Amino acid sequence: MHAIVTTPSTTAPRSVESRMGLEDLFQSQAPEHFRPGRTLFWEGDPADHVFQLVEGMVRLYRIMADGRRVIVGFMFAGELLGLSFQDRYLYAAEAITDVSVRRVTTPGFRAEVDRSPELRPKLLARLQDEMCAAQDQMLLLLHHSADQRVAAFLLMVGRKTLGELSRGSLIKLDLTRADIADYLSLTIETVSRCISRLRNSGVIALDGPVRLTILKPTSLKEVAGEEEYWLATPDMPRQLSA
Amino acid sequence: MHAIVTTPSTTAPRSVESRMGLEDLFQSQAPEHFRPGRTLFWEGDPADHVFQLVEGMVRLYRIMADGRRVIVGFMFAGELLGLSFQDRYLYAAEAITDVSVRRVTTPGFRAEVDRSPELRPKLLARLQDEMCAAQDQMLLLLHHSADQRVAAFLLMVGRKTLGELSRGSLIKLDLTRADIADYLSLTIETVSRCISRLRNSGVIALDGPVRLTILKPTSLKEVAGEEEYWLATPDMPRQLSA
DNA sequence: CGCCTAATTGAACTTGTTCAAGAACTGTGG
DNA sequence: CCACAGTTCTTGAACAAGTTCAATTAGGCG
Repeated sequence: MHAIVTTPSTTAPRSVESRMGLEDLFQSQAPEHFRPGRTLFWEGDPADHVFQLVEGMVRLYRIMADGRRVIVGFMFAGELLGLSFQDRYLYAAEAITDVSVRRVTTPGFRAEVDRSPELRPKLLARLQDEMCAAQDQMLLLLHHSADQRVAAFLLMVGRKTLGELSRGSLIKLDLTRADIADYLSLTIETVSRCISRLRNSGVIALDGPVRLTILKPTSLKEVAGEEEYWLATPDMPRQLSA
Repeated sequence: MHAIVTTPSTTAPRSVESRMGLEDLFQSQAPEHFRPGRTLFWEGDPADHVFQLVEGMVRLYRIMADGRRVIVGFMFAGELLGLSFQDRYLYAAEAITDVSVRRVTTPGFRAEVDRSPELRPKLLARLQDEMCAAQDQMLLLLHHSADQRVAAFLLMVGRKTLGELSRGSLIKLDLTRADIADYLSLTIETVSRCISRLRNSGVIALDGPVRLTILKPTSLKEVAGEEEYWLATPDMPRQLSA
């Protein structure tokens, strides 16, 4: 899931100097601030900086030839942005909430990584992870129903912001239905209907369009299709439980 | 896979021409042969080799939880396979035609690249390209009609095997409709209908399901939606009206 | 030639979209 | 604090694209 974006650096234990991570390259930079709606960079701009998102949430999008906006990913606190570009940004990045980032120049970043035998494999690994995530994202979008996508999306946002979810978890959705729709490649109407359906079946509760409470985490995961993998595991005969 | 999106994903040729390329790491290896239908590796296997496809065509696929096969890509002569894996293959690779490959071990490959300041950026660039291609692929599949996808697919296969296409180009489609369907995430019926439609409108001619001739390359590109791109990108970086 | 599989075509159906209203939320000013 | 205006969100009904099911036809190959 969450394509494009790099993995979180939750609690980077940085025990000693020898355990250096890519994140550490940003530590000396002063944080920069962006208001909701402000753009960090545009699609097609020269990719001259790599970013670490310190705080907030960012939307990554492209505009298609016919004018539609496609959100290719969201970024959450702790993630790195800009690793996978050649010389132009592939998409635009826009602050959703108040955002603070640190940035380093792309050549500087590359040089720094290239000179460190410790960091090099980490960058590779990060890119490979992104690749992997992008594929999963693609499979999710291509081979799952609207209900599955929306459920999976809610789980993803919840987990990114709260960690593992339980009954009663309150998710603050700082996104419009249009954001969700453009990410899942659905229409706002369909997203709305899917969410209503989840509410009507008692899986979630809504307090306005923004605050939503998870009432039945297990059901939500079920709708998202997270069980499939266990059911389909070869050593267990496939079962269609109600 | 190109021209779906607003910004060109392919990168400009690098100014630095170095003697050594990633391909050269395979030159000392004896070619191996696979007959049609044989598997180079399975999804989930330890990713212990990197391959160069010398000759032939390979299909890359995953099996989803519900048993459906998803073809995540095709490989053509000259391409490298296995760069973007962490420690397990993300998908299976199966020979479609007679195939010959050279292979090196993953640790060997990595060590070799890591020790060469010349090769390192090339591997990075390769991964970034794959990333771009994966995104374009995703946008193609998500935001284009069945007709567009099929047209774009025929163009892609034609170009990979013949170079740029012209009126009368004869494409040998060593694929079943199921292959195409599983790649484009359509059904075989829909693929068949799209191809019939192209035949009926005189864009292509069929001689059996395998040999197809391009009668109107321009129309085919038009159906594939390749024009959108030029219309939408008047050689300036794109500006948006929010 | 005849079999078996792949490909084509048709018709009913499903899912999500589109178009069109109405309801609810947000922020502002009185 | 409430009313109001501009959104955004929700809901309904008609519609379209692609799927599914089913039947035929065409190719490939012994």
